[in-house]
Amino acid sequence: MLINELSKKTGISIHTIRFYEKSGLIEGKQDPSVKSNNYFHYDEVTMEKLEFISDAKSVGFTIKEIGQIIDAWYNRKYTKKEKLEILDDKLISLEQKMKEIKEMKKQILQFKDDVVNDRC
Amino acid sequence: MLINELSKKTGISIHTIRFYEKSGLIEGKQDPSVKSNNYFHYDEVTMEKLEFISDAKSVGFTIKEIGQIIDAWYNRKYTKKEKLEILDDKLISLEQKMKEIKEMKKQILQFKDDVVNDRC
DNA sequence: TACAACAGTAGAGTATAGTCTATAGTTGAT
DNA sequence: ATCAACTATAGACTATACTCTACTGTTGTA
Repeated sequence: MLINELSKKTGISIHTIRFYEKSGLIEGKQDPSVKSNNYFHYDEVTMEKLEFISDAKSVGFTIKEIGQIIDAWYNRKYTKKEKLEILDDKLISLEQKMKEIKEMKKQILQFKDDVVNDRC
Repeated sequence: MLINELSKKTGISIHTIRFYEKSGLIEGKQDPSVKSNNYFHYDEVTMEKLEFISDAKSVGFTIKEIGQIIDAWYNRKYTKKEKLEILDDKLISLEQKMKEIKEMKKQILQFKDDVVNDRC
């Protein structure tokens, strides 16, 4: 599919898709048999990746981190061991985020308690 | 205490503290009896706030959101009802973040599984 | 064949959250 | 009195992650 369709299917703007492509997160392919244009074609894997990127962004991963995870999954540039190291590293950082969120919940519940009991 | 001491005690740079002050998150007080300088003085509550800001930033709250929470706790500009609304809103967004992190964990565990079983 | 809708590249602009520099005045120990 | 270390203000600069504009070329339907 071309970028317009990809954009419509994922809900991610064409500009942002191009930004992700320049950032190395996704990659379209040009058809060498077509010489009249330089249109890029995208497949289902790219759609998968874009959905992953959206999810990963909302948990606070940076583009760089997302790139690492994508490479650990879709790429051949790492050994098995390296891939597992990257993914384990991200799991640890998710555990850390989870812990921080739980702490923040406690803190805000405490704030609520203070408000209810007129301690502020 | 003056800004240097505040910075040392909280581990937040003087520049960043000033940035937070300009952003309305914290507020130093000038001593009206001292006319020779315009130094700002900070108290324990400011330290508390700065610690809260650090925690809130790491769970992904923006400066604006952090400002709302701080105002809901330390400020008199909202009614009790408004304060509780703001805090409940933040609790909901924390629940949402937790859900997203759990999903992301599942996804990355799946990636690991794929790597281990040579499916990628 | 005209032309709207699409494709690409390059680069400028925006928002957020700092981070740093320049300048000028103040304080406190020697 | 000197001077290092501090303080304040204003504004420039940086990184991240977009978002938009300008420009040019292509495709497909009327």
